[in-house]
Amino acid sequence: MARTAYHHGDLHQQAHELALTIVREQGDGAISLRALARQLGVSAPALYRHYADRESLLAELAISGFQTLRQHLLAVDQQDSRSALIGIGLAYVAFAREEPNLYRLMFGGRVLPRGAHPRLDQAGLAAFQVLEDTVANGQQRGYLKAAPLSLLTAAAWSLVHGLSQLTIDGHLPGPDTEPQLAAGITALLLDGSIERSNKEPTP
Amino acid sequence: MARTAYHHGDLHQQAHELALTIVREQGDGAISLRALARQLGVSAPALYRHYADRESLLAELAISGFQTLRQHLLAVDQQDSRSALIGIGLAYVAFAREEPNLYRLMFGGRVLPRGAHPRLDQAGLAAFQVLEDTVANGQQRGYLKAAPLSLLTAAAWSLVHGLSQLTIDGHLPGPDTEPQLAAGITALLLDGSIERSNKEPTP
DNA sequence: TGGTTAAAGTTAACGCCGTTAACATTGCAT
DNA sequence: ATGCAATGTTAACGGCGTTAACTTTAACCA
Repeated sequence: MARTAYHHGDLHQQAHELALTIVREQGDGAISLRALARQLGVSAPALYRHYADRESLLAELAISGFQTLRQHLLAVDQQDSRSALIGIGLAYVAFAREEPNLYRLMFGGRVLPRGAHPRLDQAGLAAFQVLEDTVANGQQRGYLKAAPLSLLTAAAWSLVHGLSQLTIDGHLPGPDTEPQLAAGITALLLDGSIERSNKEPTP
Repeated sequence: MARTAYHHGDLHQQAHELALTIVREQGDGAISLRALARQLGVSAPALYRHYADRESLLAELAISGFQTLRQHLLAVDQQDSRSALIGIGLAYVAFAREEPNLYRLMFGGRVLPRGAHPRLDQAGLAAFQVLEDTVANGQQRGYLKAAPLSLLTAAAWSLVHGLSQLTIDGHLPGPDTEPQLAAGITALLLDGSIERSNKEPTP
């Protein structure tokens, strides 16, 4: 389909791109299909040829986000187990700090309910998988405890996700100490928080 | 001011209560000032005598949420450092699971930007304070490492917040294993994730 | 006690929004 | 060449947050 005065020719892609920059700059609350259509020189209902509704458009943006997050995580060096795990944590938090609005859309839960957009769920799982593989790797190399993989993975994911969320929402008091903070926190999960002299470590 | 046909008499409080149950049952996206006024038998602009705008109403609901969260955390037994810390984690995640929609409002970040509602920020800090006190206590008793308090606190807060968020949004695969999962994860942060035989623990 | 003032309601209106129905134009394949 | 499917259009519905202008009531004070 070529571009004419009538047929736009590339609406789906261009709407996606424009919406993505709007979300990144102003958050998903700033997305309006009518305004989007206006900026694209097109009538609002035209967008419905390409997106079922506003939520589906946002879901596509979130999918993009999960894909780039996954790429960032895949780029972490996996030579050494410890630095791989810390590297994953740093990359994860760094992504959230670079794209806070996109990150909030991806993990908002309010705007994009789980189960409603299968491709979105799948994209989220794919990103999660990178972290799980890294943990599994660390276990196989004998670096991590032989605890259930799901437990270790959930702990790592929870930690970096929570830190990301608290950071971008300004809940953590004090100045911007990233990425030192992320590294220190990740190390805590690895090494533990208790004073060794106190008790037997729970194995 | 008494209740007459004209003057409602208790609008502020009743609007708050109704809105709170709507948020709890259907999420903050379901809050509409017009619909709220309709259900209260009042015109929509009447609500503006009591709330500056929709966002201010939501901020009040979030404040309620932080106050009850704080109460739940304060109820945790503080006798033993270890069980106090794990107890805080369990109570925190339990609250998020009981009130997922309220929790999302409190920590959404999208709907209620930090800094716009001072009383909200203050309520969040007050809840955070309970966790920080528990950590500080554990340090003073020599149970926790002598790492910077802000680091230990941020780690604990991140972990429970991340786990809560991932749990209520259905990101963690597998069946509902709570609260075992929360206890196991909290213990991991205390004891560490690495196999002891591998390396010196980073002190 | 009576009159003023401020609080707390009212209706009407503006300009957005998402979404649908009904219709028009265009590209592509037979 | 023609017919169909894809991709646009305009018009309209109902809802929303919010503001302006006005009205009723309560409270207070001379």
